[in-house]
Amino acid sequence: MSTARPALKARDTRTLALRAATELMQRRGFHGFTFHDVAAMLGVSHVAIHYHFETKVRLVEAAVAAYCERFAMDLAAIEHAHTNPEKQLQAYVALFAGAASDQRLCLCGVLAAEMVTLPEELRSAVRSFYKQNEAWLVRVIAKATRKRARSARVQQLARGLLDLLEGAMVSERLLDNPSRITGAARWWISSLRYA
Amino acid sequence: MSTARPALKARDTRTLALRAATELMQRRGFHGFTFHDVAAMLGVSHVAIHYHFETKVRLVEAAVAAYCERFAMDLAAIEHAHTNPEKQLQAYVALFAGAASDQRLCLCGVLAAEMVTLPEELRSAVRSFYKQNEAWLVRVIAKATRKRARSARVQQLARGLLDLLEGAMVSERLLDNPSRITGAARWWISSLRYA
DNA sequence: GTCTATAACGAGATAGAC
DNA sequence: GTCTATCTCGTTATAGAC
Repeated sequence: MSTARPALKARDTRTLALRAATELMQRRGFHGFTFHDVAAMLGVSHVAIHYHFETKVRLVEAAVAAYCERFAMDLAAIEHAHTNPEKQLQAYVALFAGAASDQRLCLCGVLAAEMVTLPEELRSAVRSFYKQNEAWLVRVIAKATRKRARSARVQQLARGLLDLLEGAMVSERLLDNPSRITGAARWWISSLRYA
Repeated sequence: MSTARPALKARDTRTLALRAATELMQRRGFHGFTFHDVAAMLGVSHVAIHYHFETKVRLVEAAVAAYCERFAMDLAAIEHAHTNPEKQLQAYVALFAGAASDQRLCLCGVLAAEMVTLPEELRSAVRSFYKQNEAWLVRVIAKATRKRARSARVQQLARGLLDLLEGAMVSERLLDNPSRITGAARWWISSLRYA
């Protein structure tokens, strides 16, 4: 039975390192955290992190992948919880507001701002996140406005909401305006009526 | 007459260094550029930059100050060029779109995303930029909507437009969507009608 | 899997010559 | 004002012991 339950310490450190790296980046960006920071959060040496992730870029790649997967699950959960598209949009906004209330930015939003300094592997992962979100928003906004999902207008609205949220996360934290995201989004969603 | 025209080389390097640092940061962020990068753009040694700016933070402080001043002049010019508030908002949007078309972000937008890793002097300078913009937008949006400038709604609209633009700059570059900023802003401005 | 030790490099910053 | 040379430090990464 020794192989049935292969000591979990390793997977644990791997998983915890991913969590830590994600949180650190959401607060400080790619260039704002080090292996040492991650290791310190787990109470281990930075070499232990290197054992699980050969390079910093690979660590971040894995963190972004996990982030996108979690986000995809959140989106699915929203669709399951609400049928009304406006409610779905509100729940979507709450995802961003939740992170911001913890002083965290969207992981891919920060990385997008640092884009030029990142290797191509990371850039394309970040692009995928944006496209994933835009595609989901297009579907929901099409329902909300009773327009065709393929219309340019719906596409534009989806991009606008995503950009508004990404931008508001940054300034809500900067200026300590607690309801900046939800306030702006509420007006935005209600204006859909006139789109 | 030797003091009448004090050799301009120094001021020149100082000014050019500020320009270079600003451009580098708009593309790469605070942690994405070095003294060497700035120096290379001027064809000098990085020590020449240190002569004019004791530390990196002071260099950036000066760059942000100059950026805010230039922005204030742009805002004044817009008010001088247009009387129609909607035209003024369009011209405002064009400021952001112009930088983005050159693959540059808003200097203070990038720094805001990196906020946690910056010293307090820089953070407060970045906050001032946001407040300066919000105050100007409040005035113009109040005119456009015929509401009181002090109303919470106008305040919220001003924040929303600024956040939308800051967010759209990041994603326009990331996804190479050339008219992302202007497209989103045009809809946003037209929706003011229903605010 | 995790550690100590160390290598290799780049960055910010200073000294002193010109 | 600008240079070469140097210092110091933090960061990524690897070697080898336990």
